[in-house]
Amino acid sequence: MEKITMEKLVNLCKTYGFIFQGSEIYGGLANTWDFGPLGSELKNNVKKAWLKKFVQEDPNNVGLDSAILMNPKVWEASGHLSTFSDPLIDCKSCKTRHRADKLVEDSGYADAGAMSHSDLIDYIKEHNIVCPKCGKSDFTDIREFNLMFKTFQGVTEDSKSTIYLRPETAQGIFTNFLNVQRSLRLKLPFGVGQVGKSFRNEITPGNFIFRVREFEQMELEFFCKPGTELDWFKHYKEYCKNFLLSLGIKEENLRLRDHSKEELSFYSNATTDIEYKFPFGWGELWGIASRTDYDLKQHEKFSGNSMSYLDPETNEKYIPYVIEPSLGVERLVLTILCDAYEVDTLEDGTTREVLKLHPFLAPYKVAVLPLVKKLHSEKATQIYNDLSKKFMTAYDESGNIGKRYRREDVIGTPFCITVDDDTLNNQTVTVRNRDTMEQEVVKLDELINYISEKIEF
RNA sequence: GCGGGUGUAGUUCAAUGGUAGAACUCCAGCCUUCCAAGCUGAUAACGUGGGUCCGAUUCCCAUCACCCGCUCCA
Repeated sequence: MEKITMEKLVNLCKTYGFIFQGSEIYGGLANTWDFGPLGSELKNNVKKAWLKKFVQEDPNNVGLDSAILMNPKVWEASGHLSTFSDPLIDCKSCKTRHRADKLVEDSGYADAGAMSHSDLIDYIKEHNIVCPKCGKSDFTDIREFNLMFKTFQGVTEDSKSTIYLRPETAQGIFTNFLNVQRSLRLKLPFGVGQVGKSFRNEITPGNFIFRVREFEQMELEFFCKPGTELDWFKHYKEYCKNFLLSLGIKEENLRLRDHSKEELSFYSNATTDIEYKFPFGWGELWGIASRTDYDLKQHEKFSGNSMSYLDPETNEKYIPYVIEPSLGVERLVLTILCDAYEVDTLEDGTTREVLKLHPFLAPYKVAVLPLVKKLHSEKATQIYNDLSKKFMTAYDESGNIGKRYRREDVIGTPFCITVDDDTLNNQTVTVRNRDTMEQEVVKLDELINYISEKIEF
C-alpha cells in the first residue's frame, strides 16, 4: 500500500475524468475546478449519501433548497458584512501581511473585533505595535477584505443595488425557520438540511479542491430547546463521525478537535472540528458548532419578526438553540479520494492502482466486459442495456480482460461482469470484485438484485 | 496579496538560438476464453502576450496557472 500525494491525485483525477482545471484552454482561472463525467457522479453520490443520512433517514429532519441571492439585510443580521471581512495590513518593511485586529489583540487588547479601522490604526500607532516578523512598526493602511462576493441586482444603472452571493447556506435555513416549522407542522427538536453552492472570496485558496472560492456545502441546522443543545451537539458529533466511517473513511485518518474557550466564536458554547489527515496534513473537514440562539435572535432583531417557538407541551415561548454540522462537498470528495486510493502489490509482483470507493459512491457501479470481443460483444451489449436502466454502467471491450479490470480498478468500479461462453450457454456471468479480486458466478436473472444489494448505503 | 520554485503530447521525462525525441496511456486493426502480454498502424506538445534577433520552445519582460511557505476556513 502506498500513500497518495496531491500531485498524483490531481493527475489521476484529470486522467480519468474526475476533475479538470477550470477554464483550462484559456490558461485557467485560479482555484476553479470542473467535475468531469466521473467526478460529477462521485460528487452527486456524496450529496445523495448525506441527504440520505441527514434528511431521509433522520426522523427529525427535513430538507430545503433556498436561494443563493438574499436580501442584503440578511448579511447585516448574520454579521457577515461586518465580521466576515478581515482588516488586512501589510508591513512595508518585510512585506508580510497581517490582520490588524489580531495584532491589536495579541498586544493585550481584548475586543479588537469591535474596533473601527481608524481605531485600529490609532491603537497600533499609539501603542507602537511592531511587525511580529521583522520587529519594525511601518504599516500600510488597513485594507478591508470582505470574503463575500458582491454583485448587482437591477435592470438599469440607477436602480442597481448591491447584493451578495451567499457565503454559507445556513442563513437560508434560519430565515425560513418559521416557514418550515409551520408548513410541516414540526415540533422541536427538528433539523433542516440543505445542499447548495456558497461563495467566499478567500484570501488564500488552494490545495486542489480543499479550499476554493465557489463550493458546495451540506449544512444541517438543528433546532432544539435551550438547555438540551449540548446533548444534541454530542449526538451529532457521533452521528457525523459514524457517517464518515460508514462511507469507508479510515478511522486512523480522522480526529475530533474541540475548540478551546479562546478559539470559540463569541456566539458558540461548543464547537468541534472533524479533521482528516490529508496528504498535506491535518485539515478541517466538518465543523460542528453549537450556535446558541444567536442566528435566530439576530434575524428577529433585524427583521422585526418574532423567531420564537411556542412549545405546545409547556406553553413556553422561546427562541430555539441551534446545532450546526457544516460540511463542504468538495472537501468530502477530496477526503474520499485520498482515503480510497491504494496501490496494491499482487502475488506476481505487479501493482495495481485502485480506488476503494464505497460502492454507493463509485461513479460506475458495474462494468460489462465481453471476454472475447468477437464472441461475446453482442450478448454483453444486451446485458449492458439492461443494467444501465438501474445503475451507472460501464462497457469496455478493448484490450485483454486483465487490462480492463485494471482500468475499472483505478476509477473505483466495484464490480466487473465478464460475459463468456457460459453466459451464452448457461445464462450466467462472472462477477469480479474490485477489492478482493475474487470471482463469483451469478445467474443473469439474479444479477440486478445481486448488485443492488451490494451497493446499498 | 507577499516571498521562493515550476510551466514541452493525456501523463512522466528528454533535446535544441535554425520550430522538438521517447516511454506509458489513448485510438484503430490483428491476436487473445479471466487480472496492465505481443504485433502493426495512427493521433498528439513548446501556457499566453510582447521584446531582442535574420531567426526564440530556448535569452529578456509581462501575464496566466500550478507547487511550497505566510494567512484563512466548510
